[in-house]
Amino acid sequence: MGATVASISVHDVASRAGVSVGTVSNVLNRPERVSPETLERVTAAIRDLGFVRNDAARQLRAGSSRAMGLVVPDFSNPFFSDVARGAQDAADENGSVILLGNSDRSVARQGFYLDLFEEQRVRGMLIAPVGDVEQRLVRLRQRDIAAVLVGRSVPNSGLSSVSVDDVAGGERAVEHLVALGRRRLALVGGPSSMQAVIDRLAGARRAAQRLGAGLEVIETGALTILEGRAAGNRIVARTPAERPDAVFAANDLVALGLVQSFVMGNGLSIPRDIAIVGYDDIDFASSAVVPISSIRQPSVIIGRTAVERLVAEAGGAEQPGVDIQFQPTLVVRASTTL
Amino acid sequence: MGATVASISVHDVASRAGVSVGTVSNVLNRPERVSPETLERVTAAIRDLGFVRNDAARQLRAGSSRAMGLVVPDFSNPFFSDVARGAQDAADENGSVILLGNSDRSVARQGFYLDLFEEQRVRGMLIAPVGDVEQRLVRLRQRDIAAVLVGRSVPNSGLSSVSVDDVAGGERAVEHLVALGRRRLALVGGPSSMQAVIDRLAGARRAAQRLGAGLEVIETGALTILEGRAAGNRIVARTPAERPDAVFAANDLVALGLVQSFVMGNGLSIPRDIAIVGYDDIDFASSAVVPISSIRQPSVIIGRTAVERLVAEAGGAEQPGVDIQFQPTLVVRASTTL
DNA sequence: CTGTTAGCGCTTTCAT
DNA sequence: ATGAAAGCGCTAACAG
Repeated sequence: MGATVASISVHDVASRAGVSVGTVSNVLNRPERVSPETLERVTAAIRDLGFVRNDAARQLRAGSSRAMGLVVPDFSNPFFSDVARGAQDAADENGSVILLGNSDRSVARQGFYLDLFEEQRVRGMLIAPVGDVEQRLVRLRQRDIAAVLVGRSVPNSGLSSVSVDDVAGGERAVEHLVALGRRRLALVGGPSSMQAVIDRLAGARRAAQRLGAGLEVIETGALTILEGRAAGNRIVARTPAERPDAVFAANDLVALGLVQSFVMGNGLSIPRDIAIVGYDDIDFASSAVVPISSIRQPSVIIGRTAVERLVAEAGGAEQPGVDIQFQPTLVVRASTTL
Repeated sequence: MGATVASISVHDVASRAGVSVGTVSNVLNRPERVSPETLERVTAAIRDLGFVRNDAARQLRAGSSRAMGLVVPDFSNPFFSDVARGAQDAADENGSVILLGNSDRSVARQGFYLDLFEEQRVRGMLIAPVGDVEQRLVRLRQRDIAAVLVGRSVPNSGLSSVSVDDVAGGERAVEHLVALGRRRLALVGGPSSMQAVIDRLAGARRAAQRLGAGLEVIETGALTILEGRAAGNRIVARTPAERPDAVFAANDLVALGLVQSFVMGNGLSIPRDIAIVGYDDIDFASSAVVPISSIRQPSVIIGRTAVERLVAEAGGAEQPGVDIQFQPTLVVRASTTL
């Protein structure tokens, strides 16, 4: 009991099967080049001994890893866990592993994971970036580590990206709200330095202008339920005449917070007093106090596509610099249905 | 542009700094043994050349990896992403990386990740198990790969675990419901083969018996919002007299589904007609149509503790076989407040 | 304090 | 179809 078994190597397997290590390696990697009987014998030895290949050695010799790094800014946002799920599915099909890093929107932590993954010589990096990473990723590319941006594109950087047209998403949200007859709109979200917020706002502005509606910006410190609730409380504190009659939340977490604040004893009726559209269409949007209309991003598909792109580019097989952009779609629910 | 830089090795650094590779290794691993000037020179060379240590080689020679595998059954359940977050935080502090696997409640996929991580020679495995993994993990232990169970304990297996007392959680839920005056209780959850469901039900049964309340089991195929909604619809379809007056949902996702179904046009009032208690206290429980009372598990702390336990046991430093169990706590919200 | 050197376990020519 | 042997890049003795 508990007698620690020293790690079994190809040598042990080879001697047990009465062949050379080269043959064992062939069984592992190119079984078709091995005669049926030998294959059988080696396979049996592997099974009997409980041999498990040491991937570090494989990687050292072969020069390539089977891992890909994925860095997301916020793992507790279901949008990103959906992206991760899609990435993981695609990686599995490829025999790859995903190394996961949560940057928590900190540029430092993001850098930490980038370093770590580089030390692991990952095949590539998937990154939903915080701040400016272009330089860093371009440098990685020069070391044969492919990188794919998720959720943001950096034109002319030579970096590929998989994203959703956030400007269009902003437009769709505002168009929907205006079609409801609302004219005093507000975008709730922030910080305003986030590219997603910038783009969604740009789209919202454009549509508001075009359709003759007003658009105010109510900034939050982050895109969380808590910040959404705080922003909601600020809106509730205004006189009815000063309140917007519709809000576009920069993501569903914020929308969820807004709904909480409007409904919880504040007597504001959604959508009668204020209509709400969120963004991302996370699963929980439909189970809110008032089910929330939302701009859907194909999150799982984004993750999957990013991995596929990475695989295509890893090893220099294909040229990088491809921007894949999905179109968001509007999902209408009770928060905008009278 | 794009001229691929061949990977920089310790040799390159050594020759650029005019020292031997051994010294470079010392700078990397035991800087205190290197003279200040040499340290400075080598550090400069590392910076200038952009050297990044190859971890596969390090690991091959040093024999140990800095990665730990984490296998969870369902990544889109916020409970597990919270556990993962806690694990990741603790791993960071330890200079370790988390390899993440999502088993999707499939024993096959779980085995796939276990194999994969074993090939990576991870320092240890954190696993929120599906089905029977005891054998597998005990075997790993014999190969010096520590394993810590998350969310379930297997007494006498020699495996450490970090879990929450699910039986106590079930008791707390039922006690609360009975204290509200309810007597026709139902537990909604499944499949009944899940250990968490078994334990929570056992606790619920015990409390119901002790307090003289009835407890019916309404089984679901999984612990998801969708399944919760389906179960809710089945309850709504009954005659009022046949309906339970309180339900204990085996987790918050199910509770969320129940709430949706009861509220959506079915005219059932929560908690007047039916009170609801969930389990896990995920963030979204408080933003539901009716904020949901829930049995809270310290998810982030569970993840963190599991990693700490793993680190303590990895390398045989400490004896395994320690069961750490947290007590769940009841969080009361509108779904059980008249 | 620094240099030399022998592998870690595997893959991969190159012979046979 | 199989074997022999040379490393992949690094660390850890051991000398000096």
